[in-house]
Amino acid sequence: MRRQQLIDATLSSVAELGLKATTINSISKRANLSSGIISHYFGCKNGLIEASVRYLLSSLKTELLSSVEDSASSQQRLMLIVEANFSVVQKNAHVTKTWLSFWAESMHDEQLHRLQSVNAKRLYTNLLYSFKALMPKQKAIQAANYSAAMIDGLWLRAVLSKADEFEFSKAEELAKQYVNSLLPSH
Amino acid sequence: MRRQQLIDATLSSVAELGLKATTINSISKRANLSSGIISHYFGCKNGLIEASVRYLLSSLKTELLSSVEDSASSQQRLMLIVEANFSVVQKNAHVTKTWLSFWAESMHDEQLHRLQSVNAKRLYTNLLYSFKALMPKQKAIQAANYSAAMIDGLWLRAVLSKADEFEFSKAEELAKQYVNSLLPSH
DNA sequence: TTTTATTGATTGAACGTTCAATATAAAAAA
DNA sequence: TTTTTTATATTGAACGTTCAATCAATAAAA
Repeated sequence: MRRQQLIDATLSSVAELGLKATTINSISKRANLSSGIISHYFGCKNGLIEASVRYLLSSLKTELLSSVEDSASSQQRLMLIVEANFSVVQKNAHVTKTWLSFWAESMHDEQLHRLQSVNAKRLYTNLLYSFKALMPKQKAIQAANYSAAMIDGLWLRAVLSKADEFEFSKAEELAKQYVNSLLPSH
Repeated sequence: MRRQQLIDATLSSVAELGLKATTINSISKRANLSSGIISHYFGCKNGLIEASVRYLLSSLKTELLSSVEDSASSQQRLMLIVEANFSVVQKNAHVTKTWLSFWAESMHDEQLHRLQSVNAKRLYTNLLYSFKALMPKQKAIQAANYSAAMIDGLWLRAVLSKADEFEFSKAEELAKQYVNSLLPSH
């Protein structure tokens, strides 16, 4: 319970102030707790940061699993993958900035980089699995690579331009159209 | 001369340590200069950071202008735009990490965000200009949007996966193929 | 001589971590 | 049930470190 409280406060602080300006104090103040409690539950500040990233990643995974399991067609599954990658964000608009901060930091933090790497590969693997059911393997590999890049690219440009919710859903729509355009029926 | 020396040292430090861990000392040590000299030439640390971003952006602009001016066809021009966006990086492999750091920070720094915004729009505008010469305006707008996202997406995924030079040029090749696939001849 | 460039020690603020002290809850004993 | 003991949760002040910024002193150039 306290752990979740602190993780929420961390995400909020990173979203508002950035990772650089997020301190033990900015976090504990938001959680209405003392500064010492962080080391009690997470060992050190970095432990809390990593736990927060893990929480974001598992949210994305849960989002995907809960929606995909009962979907029939491969095409529907592809649409749900796109939706999941945009929706974690739409629920909490400020979380987008947080992702970007963590991604940048992952270039200089071994632990974070492993987490980010798992996430990037999961998007690719999920896409590949569905494409494979719809086209030859070689074509599917290319489609998965392009789709992953397009999803990330549209997402990134929306975040960087500080897009509002409407522009975000427009980016999501573009991503879906692109994935659809790769299907054999087109 | 001192200014450029300090900018180079800043880019090197941000690439190696990240923006968070880059300090007045880590910069001045790399430049073999004293710590005080930074405020003399740039006012404060942030002034130097911004000057470094400006330098990166102007490098990209120069790269583009110098190669594009004497190119004839619109298709060639599109390929050169893609190349320019990947090449700034290939010259100095470590600069990629720097871009990502600055992008993340731009979410919480008004000045940096304006610079980043100019850059994002320039990519779009350049693409749009060339696409317009090859197809109806409405189609060109869509092509430019998709191409910008694909270029950024392929670039981002290459950076985050710590791709080597070979994988980077493969990403560049994919970007070119995608842009080509949007042309009417296909 | 006057101006400009450069140094590096100094300063005070802010940081993450530690830890003795206190509060709360749970378990054991009366 | 009440009392005592033990374990856990939580606080916030104190500590040592690191940071950006400042500035008097020195060197170089004009």
